[in-house]
Amino acid sequence: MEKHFDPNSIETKWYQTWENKGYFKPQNPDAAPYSIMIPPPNVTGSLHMGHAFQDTIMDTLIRYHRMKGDSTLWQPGTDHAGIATQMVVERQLAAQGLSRHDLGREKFIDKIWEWKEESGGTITKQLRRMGASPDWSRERFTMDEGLSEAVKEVFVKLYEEDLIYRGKRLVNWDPVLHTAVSDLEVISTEEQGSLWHMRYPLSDGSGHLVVATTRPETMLGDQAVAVHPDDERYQHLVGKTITLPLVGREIPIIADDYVDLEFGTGCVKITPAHDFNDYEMGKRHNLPMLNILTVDAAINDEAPEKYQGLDRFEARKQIIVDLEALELMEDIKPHTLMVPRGDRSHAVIEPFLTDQWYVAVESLAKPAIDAVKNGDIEFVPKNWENTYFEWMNNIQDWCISRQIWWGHRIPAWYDESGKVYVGRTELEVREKHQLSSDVVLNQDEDVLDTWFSSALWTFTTLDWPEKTPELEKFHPTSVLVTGFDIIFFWVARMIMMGLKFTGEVPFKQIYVHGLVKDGEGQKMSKSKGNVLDPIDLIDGIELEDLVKKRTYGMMQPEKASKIEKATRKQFADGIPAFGTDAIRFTFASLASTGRDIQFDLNRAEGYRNFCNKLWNATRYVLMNTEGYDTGVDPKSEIELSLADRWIVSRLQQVEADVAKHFDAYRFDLAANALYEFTWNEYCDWYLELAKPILTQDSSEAAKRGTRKTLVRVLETILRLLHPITPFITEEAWQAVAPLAGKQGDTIMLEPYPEADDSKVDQEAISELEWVKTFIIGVRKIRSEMDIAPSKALPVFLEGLTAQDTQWLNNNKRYLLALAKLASIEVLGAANTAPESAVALVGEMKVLIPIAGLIDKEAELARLSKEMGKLQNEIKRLGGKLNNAGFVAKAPEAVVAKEREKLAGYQTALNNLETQYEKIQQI
RNA sequence: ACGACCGUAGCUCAGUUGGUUAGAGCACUACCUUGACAUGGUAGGGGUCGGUGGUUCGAAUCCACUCGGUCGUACCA
Repeated sequence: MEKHFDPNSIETKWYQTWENKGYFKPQNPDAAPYSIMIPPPNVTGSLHMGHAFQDTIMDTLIRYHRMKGDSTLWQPGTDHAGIATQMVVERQLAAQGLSRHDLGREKFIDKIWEWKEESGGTITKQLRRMGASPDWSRERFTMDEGLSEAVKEVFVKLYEEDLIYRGKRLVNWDPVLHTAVSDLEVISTEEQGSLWHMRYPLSDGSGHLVVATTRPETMLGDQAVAVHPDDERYQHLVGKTITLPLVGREIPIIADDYVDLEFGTGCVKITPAHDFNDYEMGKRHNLPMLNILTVDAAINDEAPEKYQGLDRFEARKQIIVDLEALELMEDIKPHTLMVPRGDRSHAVIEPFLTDQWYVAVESLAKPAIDAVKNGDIEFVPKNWENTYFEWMNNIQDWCISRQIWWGHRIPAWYDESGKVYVGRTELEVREKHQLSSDVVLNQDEDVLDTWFSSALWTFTTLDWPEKTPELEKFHPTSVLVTGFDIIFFWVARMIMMGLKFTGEVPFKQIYVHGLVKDGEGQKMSKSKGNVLDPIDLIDGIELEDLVKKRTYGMMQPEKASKIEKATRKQFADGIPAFGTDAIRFTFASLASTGRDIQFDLNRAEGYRNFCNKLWNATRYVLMNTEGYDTGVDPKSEIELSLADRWIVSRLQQVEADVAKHFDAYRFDLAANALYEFTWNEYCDWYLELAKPILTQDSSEAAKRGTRKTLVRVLETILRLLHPITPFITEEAWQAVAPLAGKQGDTIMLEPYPEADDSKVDQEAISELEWVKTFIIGVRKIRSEMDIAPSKALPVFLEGLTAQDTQWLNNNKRYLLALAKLASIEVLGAANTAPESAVALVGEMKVLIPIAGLIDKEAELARLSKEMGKLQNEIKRLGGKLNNAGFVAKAPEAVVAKEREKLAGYQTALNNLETQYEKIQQI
C-alpha cells in the first residue's frame, strides 16, 4: 500500500470495479430479502448534504445486510418533481427572455427532458462518488414508460371505485404558477397587516353595519354579512339587507354561529368564492359563489369596471381610497395575520374556485392508520407516529390536478359537451363508451401532482402491475429511510396507495432522520448561501470556487455580497479534501435518533484522521506479516500471547455491540464503538503489545500467533467498518485478506463478522487490565514528575498478592517495553524500598526510586492530590453506607459493591499515606 | 393555542429499563520527532447535566411546574 493515504486515488478505482463486476445486484437469490427504495431525488439540480446524509445511512444498511448474506436490493431512481423542475427550466428560459408559452407545450417538455438528463446525470454521479451501492441496472424515473402506465392504471381504478372525482371547489391557487396546489404546499407565516373597519350601509337607509376585514378588495365578491345568532347588537338586523358600497349589490344579513362575537365588530363580510370559511358558510346559506379574480389574481369583469384588470393589491389600495372618500372607512388597525404562500413560488396563495381532480382519501386513510397502530409499520423513532396519526385523522381530500405541463397527463377525455371519460388510453375510452370516431375527444390539459406517482414508488419500481418475481420478493420493502418533512407528502400517501394496490404495507419500518444544518445550526438553503456540496467536502474546494458556487445564479442576487463575506470568513482557507469515507463516517457518527444534525467540519477532520490512522496501522501490520508465516496453515503451531487473547476477546464484544447498534439504527453508537476499538484498543494497546513479541527473542510459534492475530483482527475490523467506510476498507482488505487466509474478490461480499462468545477469555481481559494499570501508573509518575520519556526507569514492587506475582511473571516483557523500564525488582520482607514515587495496582505498590529524578515537593503534591480524591470518595461512600435506608432497601449486590469499593479506596489511601510520610521524612 | 423534540465540558455529541469518581471527539496545557502514523504519541486541566420543587435509600435518567430553543399542526374575518 502507498505510504500516504490518498482517498481520491482509491475511491474511483474501487467504485468502477464494484459496479463493473455487478456486486450491487442482489446476490444469494435464495436468501432472505432485504430491500430499500431510495427516496427519489428531484431532478432539479444536484444532491445536497441532506441527501448525502440519507444516502450514507441507506448505503450503510445495504452494505451491512449484503454482507450478512441477505438477498439485498437497493432500488435507485429519480423523481420528475413537477412544479419544481418546470420552474427550474422556466427560469433558464427566462434568462434568454423566453417563456414556456413561446415554445409551446411540446417543445417545452422536450427542454425539460433535456434538463432531466443533465440533472439526473449529476445526481447519479454524486451518488457514485458517495460510494452508494444501489443496483443501477434497475434505475427508474417517475415518468418512465412503465411507471407512467402504472400511474394511469391507479388513476383509472380509483376513478372506477369513485375514489377519484372531479369537482368545482375552492382550491389553493398559485397566481404566479397558475396552478392549484395542495394544502401541504401552502406555507402560512405571520406577517404584518391591517384590520380595516368598513361601513356597510343598510339598504333601508336606517344606518350601517361595520365589518372588519384583512382583505378589503374581496368586498367586491361579498354575498352577505354574517353575525352571531345570539348577538343582541345585531339580532334585529338579521334578514335585512345592506347595499354593498362601490358595487351597489344588495346582500342579506345572515346569522351563523361561526361568527365570533368577540372579534372585530362581530360582523363578518362573506365572500364565498375567496375564503375557505366563507365558502362553507356560503354553502350553508345557499349564497352565490361570485368569483372576482382572474388566474393572475387581478380583478375580473364581474367587478365594477373601475377595478377591472387591477392586481388584487392595487385594487385593495384603490378600494381603501374610495371608501375613505365616501367616509365609509371607520378605522384601520394594525393586525398580524397568517399569510399563505406557495412553497415554490412564495406568491400569496388565493382561495380560487376551479374545476379540479380529487382523491377521496377517507377510505384509504383508515387501513393506513391501522397498519401503524397494529405494528405492521413501525416508526423509528416511535414518536413520529403521533405526528402521523394527527394528520391522518384529519386528512382532507387530496387535490391531485395541477395546471402545469411537466408531469403525468391526467387520463381523462372530454367530448364537445364537456362530458368526461376516464380510461387508460383514448382508444380504451372510445371502445368502452362506444364513441364513434367522429366524436371529438380532447384530453384533459392538466397533469397530476408529483406526489401521486411517488406514492406508488415502492411497487411501480418493481414493475407493478406486472407480477414480476422482484415484486414478489422485494415487496414489502424492509425499511424506508426518510426525513420527517415529507411524512405527509410522501410517507402517508405511500402507505395508503401501497395498501390499496398491493394489499401490503410498502415498508415494515420507517427510519426518520433529522435535518442536516450548518455549523451554526441554520437550515441549509441556497438563499441563505450556506449550502455545501458533499462532493466539495470529499475533494476539497478553493475559497474562490466556493464563493462563486454559492453566489451563482441566485434568485435574490442582492444577498450575494453578504453570502460572499460570510463564506470568506468561515472558510478562509477553503475546504480541505476529506475523502468519502471520512464524510460518511461523520454522517454515521452524527446519526443519533431523529434529531437534527449540525454538520461540523471539525468532526470530519477527526474522522479523516481516523482513516489515516487505520491506513497506517494497516501498513504496520503488513510490514510485519507480509513475507512471514501468519499461521494460515491450520496445522502450524501457534502460541497466543496474553495480548492476542485479550484483543480477540474484546473483538467479540465489539462485534456484538456493532450488530446491536446497526439493528437499532444507532449508526452513531456503531461508529463510536468501531472508532474506539480500532484506535484506543487495537492501535494504542494491541499494536504496542505486539511489538515486543515480534521484535524480541520469542518462539516462532509465539511470533506466528501474534502475526496471525494482528492480521486476523485487522481483517475483521475492516469488514466491521466496511458498511460505513467502503473505500479504505476495500483497499486495505485486498492486501490484508490473503495474509488472513481469505480468498474473496471483494470485501463487499464477505460475511459480516459475528461475535463468538466462546472466544471471550475473561481471564485475559482481567490480566491485561492489570498490565495496563501498571503501565499507566508508571507513565503518570513519569509525566507528572517530568521524567524524560526516553529514560528507562528501575522499579521495585511491594505487597504482591499471589495473583500479582503470577501476572508479573507472565508479563514482564510488556511492562518493560511499554512503561520503558530498566528493571523490575520485587522487594522481599527484609528489603526496604529506596525513596520512591508510588503507583498503586490494586494492593501492589509500584515504586520508582526518586533519588536524583524527582523533587520531594512535586511528589508530595502529587500524592496529596491523589489522596484528596480518595478521601472525597471515601467520605461519600461512607455516608451512603451509613444511611440505614440505603443498606436496608438497595439491592444487596449494589450494597456489596459499594462496600468493596470503600475497602479498596481505604487500602489505597492507607498506602498513599504511608508513602507520604516516608517522602516527607527524606 | 395545541403537539413533538431538544437544553450535559469552550464547540459537536453519547449517556439503553434510576445504582462505578457523568463519557468521547475537537479545542486547550505540558512533555515527546521512539522504527505504522506529528492527519501522531504520553500525561493533564475543564461540566453542581437549563432552573425550581417532588418521588426514591439513591435522579443527568422518573413526575410536576418553569425558562430558553427548534419544528409541526390549527387558527377570528
